[in-house]
Amino acid sequence: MRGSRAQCWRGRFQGGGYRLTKPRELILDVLAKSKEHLSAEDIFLSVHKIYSNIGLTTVYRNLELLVEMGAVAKLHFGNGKASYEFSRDGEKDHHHHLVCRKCNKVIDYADFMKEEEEFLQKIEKGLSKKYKFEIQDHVIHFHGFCKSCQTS
Amino acid sequence: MRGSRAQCWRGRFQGGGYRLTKPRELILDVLAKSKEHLSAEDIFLSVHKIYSNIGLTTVYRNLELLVEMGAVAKLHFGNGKASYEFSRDGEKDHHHHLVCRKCNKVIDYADFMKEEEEFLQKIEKGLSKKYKFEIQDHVIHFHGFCKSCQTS
DNA sequence: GTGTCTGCAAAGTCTTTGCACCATA
DNA sequence: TATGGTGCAAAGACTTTGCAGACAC
Repeated sequence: MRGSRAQCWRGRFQGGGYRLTKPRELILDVLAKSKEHLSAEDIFLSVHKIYSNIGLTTVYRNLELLVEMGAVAKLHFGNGKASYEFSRDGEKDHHHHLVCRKCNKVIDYADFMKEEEEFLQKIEKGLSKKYKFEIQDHVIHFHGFCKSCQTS
Repeated sequence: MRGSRAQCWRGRFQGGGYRLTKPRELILDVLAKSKEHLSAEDIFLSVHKIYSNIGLTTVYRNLELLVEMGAVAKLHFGNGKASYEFSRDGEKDHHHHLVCRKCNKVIDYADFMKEEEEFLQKIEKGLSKKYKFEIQDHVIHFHGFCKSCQTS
């Protein structure tokens, strides 16, 4: 992790009374590099390659913290394990998902994002008001069969 | 379950080489009555009240079957357990969800469904074509804080 | 130096699997 | 009666918790 980015995170951690530790730095690195949704184990394995002291527990604990901080989104695609990815910051890199019911493959798409975001903002506004619900994020998954599972 | 509905389900099961058994009948009953997303355990407990022979295993196995048949949707709200509800049939009773990050409460809403469904159909068409993905269903969750968890 | 963080091991939760018996068509 | 279905118990997968030692600030 380059210094400036580390400093930025250090600040965010310290703001909450937390510290920037090696495991945290490396977990953030992995998430930043991959840009894809990763399972806790994926992250553990990636970090483990360059820092074999890391424990899976630490990964879980820090992911939980990052989710609480709003830095990371925790997603469920229905394969029994949670996936994690950086949350949308000002819409950049934001995407939605196509989830295959058979092989559990997940395709990220960003094709209609402009239309979708516009539309969702409108909906969000209406829902916020009606249900007094403070909306922070959304998940859109389309379920079905991917190209290679359509044999039926 | 009234006779005609049972017959309808009997047909759907037999079409796939399956049978209509007591546990299946009761599980369907519970799902039909509640109209809400239920966990496997919720369903187990409901059925257990009137048929104490039921086993949790049977509930899981039948929910899996119903999901495969496309009759039931399996959802994950991030609390560690799966939720089940009848899938949209011709859009009736279809709804989306607001999920609270703190207390895990889930609010079903059906407020903008007409607009949303129209919009989603357009998107689905585009995605199907581009990714050769056969879309069967979708999930829309808004995450944030419900009325009573907004203290912060 | 103090309070947070960490890794290990163990426990917990939800879900699936193996197997012998039972019941539907 | 032939298959598919069931319940129980055990195993499996993912995640969380308890605790003593280590580290960031």
